[in-house]
Amino acid sequence: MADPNRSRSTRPQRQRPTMDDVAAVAGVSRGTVSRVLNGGHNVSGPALEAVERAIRKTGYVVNQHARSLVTQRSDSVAFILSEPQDRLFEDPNFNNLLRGCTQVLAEHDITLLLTVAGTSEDRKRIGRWVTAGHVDGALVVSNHLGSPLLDELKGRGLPFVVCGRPLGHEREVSYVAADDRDGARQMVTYLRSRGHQKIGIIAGPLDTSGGVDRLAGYRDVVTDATPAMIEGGDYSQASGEAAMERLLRASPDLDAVFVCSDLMAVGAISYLQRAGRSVPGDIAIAGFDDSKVATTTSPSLTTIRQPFNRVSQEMVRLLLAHIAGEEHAAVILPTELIIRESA
Amino acid sequence: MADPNRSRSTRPQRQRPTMDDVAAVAGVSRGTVSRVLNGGHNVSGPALEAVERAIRKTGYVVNQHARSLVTQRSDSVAFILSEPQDRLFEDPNFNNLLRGCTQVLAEHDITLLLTVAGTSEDRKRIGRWVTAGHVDGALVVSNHLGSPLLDELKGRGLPFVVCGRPLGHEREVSYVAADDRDGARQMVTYLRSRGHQKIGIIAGPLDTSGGVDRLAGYRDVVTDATPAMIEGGDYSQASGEAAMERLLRASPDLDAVFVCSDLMAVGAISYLQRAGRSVPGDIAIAGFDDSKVATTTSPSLTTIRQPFNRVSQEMVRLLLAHIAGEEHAAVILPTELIIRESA
DNA sequence: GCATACGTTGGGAGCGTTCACAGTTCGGAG
DNA sequence: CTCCGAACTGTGAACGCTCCCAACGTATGC
Repeated sequence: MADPNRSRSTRPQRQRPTMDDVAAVAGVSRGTVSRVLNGGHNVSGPALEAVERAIRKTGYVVNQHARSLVTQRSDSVAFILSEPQDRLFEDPNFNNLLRGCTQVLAEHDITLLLTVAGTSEDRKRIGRWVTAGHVDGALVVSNHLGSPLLDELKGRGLPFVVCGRPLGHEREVSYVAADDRDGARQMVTYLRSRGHQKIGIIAGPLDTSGGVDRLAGYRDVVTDATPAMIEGGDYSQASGEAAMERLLRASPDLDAVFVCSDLMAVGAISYLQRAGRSVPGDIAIAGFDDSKVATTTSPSLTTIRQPFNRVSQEMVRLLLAHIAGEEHAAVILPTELIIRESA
Repeated sequence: MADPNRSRSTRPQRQRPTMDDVAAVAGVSRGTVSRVLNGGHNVSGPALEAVERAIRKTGYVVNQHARSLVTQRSDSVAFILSEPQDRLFEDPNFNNLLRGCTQVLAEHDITLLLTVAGTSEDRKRIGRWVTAGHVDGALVVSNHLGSPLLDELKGRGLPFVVCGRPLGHEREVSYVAADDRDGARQMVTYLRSRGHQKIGIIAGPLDTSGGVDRLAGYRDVVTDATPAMIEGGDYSQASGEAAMERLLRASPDLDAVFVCSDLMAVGAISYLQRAGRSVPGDIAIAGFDDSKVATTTSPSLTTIRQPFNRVSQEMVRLLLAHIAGEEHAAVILPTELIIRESA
């Protein structure tokens, strides 16, 4: 709710033309103008032309608030990034996702609004904003365990789709996820097949499904993993570097490490190189994501490709279905092993 | 204007409570509920309490469309990034700006909506969307020369503030800019004072004010610059690398290069190091921005600090003033030389 | 005691749309 | 020539809110 003390009306109202103005200029009724605006069905040629001319002449633009008030729709959805803002700029995955969603939504003439909910203060404001009718639905990205955002949205009855398996909410909300666990299995199995004996892991945050599931996939294969072979990071490059250092200190004899994000893998490699270990000669490094850095870094990364395009497509599809009244659903998309130089 | 053929109303309307519902539960009139919602002035203690209880009980959330329809305000502003989307994620300056603006606006209880207008298709859709009343004003970042966005906004009468000097629109629109020209002068003067004789430049895009002004500042000092001493990039790291290569081929005897963004400077340094030239031993490199990489790269960057915090503050201040009816204005903020290792 | 002022309250008007419905026109079949 | 339906058009009633005005006490000053 807005600060009511803010100056309210000093602004000189440049009166915007309304539908009635357009109707008057065109010499028709409001109803005809409305019909033209909404597709032009059942409007005669001359009337249609007159209205279009009048719109251009008056510079009329539909008042979205008035329209939404009656239609109960706003033709826009929110892309809620529930992460500290910096991550948005560091992690290329968000970029991929965002691009995909924007594109698919544009085909439906729906605008996407990006909101970054870094602090819990932000999350509260955005929860309010989102449920005030500004958007028809929401795409929620990177929801950490225990964030109250999902409950908030659910409570308000706003349709939404989560990216990644929403820990603890799997049965109640729609989500689209890559098959993280299987991806991890594929990778570790591949490392094994290349003769690596002692494979460590740098896992992601364990309050996200990606973190949990990739670790689980690793354990599926490396059934005898000891705590000394397991480290964790927050997906950032710096955290990968730090985790690699800790991991190597705990287990100096590792011959391969499965790093749960490409960015962390880059960090890990740069630590190893500084420490005088060659990759993949002394130790093999595998990433996860197949993001852009995977090809530009040296050595290029053997990694697991996440189908980001399909993820965003499915998220939008699910959200639109949801808005149209369908029940919630989950989609799991396959991941793919990409072999390059680092392992 | 939305696709009118889209299915319109299959969604089961979970009826949201209205003010009348709240009023009925609280045993007061709609007017009193409204007063409570808007600050609670001139409302008796018991009434206020009853209304607040009723709001909680019914789960009432204000309908923003109805409110905006009568107030003509939406309490949100757009942050329009008029760049290909990738840049958003690569250039840390946008991050700084975005963070600053969000923060200042939050103090005024105004939500910031990020819209990325990469393609001209996008720009059109966003122009329409923005003028349909969704936002009270816009913060426009990185406007390239010749983009029709400013004209569009101006034509619609929407208040907006541009970041950076809007080439060709200086007299008609509000903007906040750092003193790029003076910053460039400071840097090149400093390089001169350190004994560098032949100073080259890697400029930014010349359809932006930053690109033009920094080059102008360089020329103010290096009055005898030849074309062979001048190269250009698009502010990205990759373009800095490529530009450095071209520059060195054209002028192998340069002893310093003023690179117009930190990111490009990082690229330039990495090229030089690969080419076996030491920085700053063989050749000094100076950046521009004082972004985060300036301190983390090796050698750390001598650069020009842009006052991003103050820029975002001023942008918001100007925009709010604009929305309140004030005339347009321009703010130029000083830049500062930061000396580190690279020069 | 009466007029005045002030804090509080209820309700009507209106914001700019969409939508349902009723009315009009017109062409072709009976 | 009449009648019917299809194509087109105009109008009133919402949508849910804010704002204004009138009406009410109740306290204050003469």
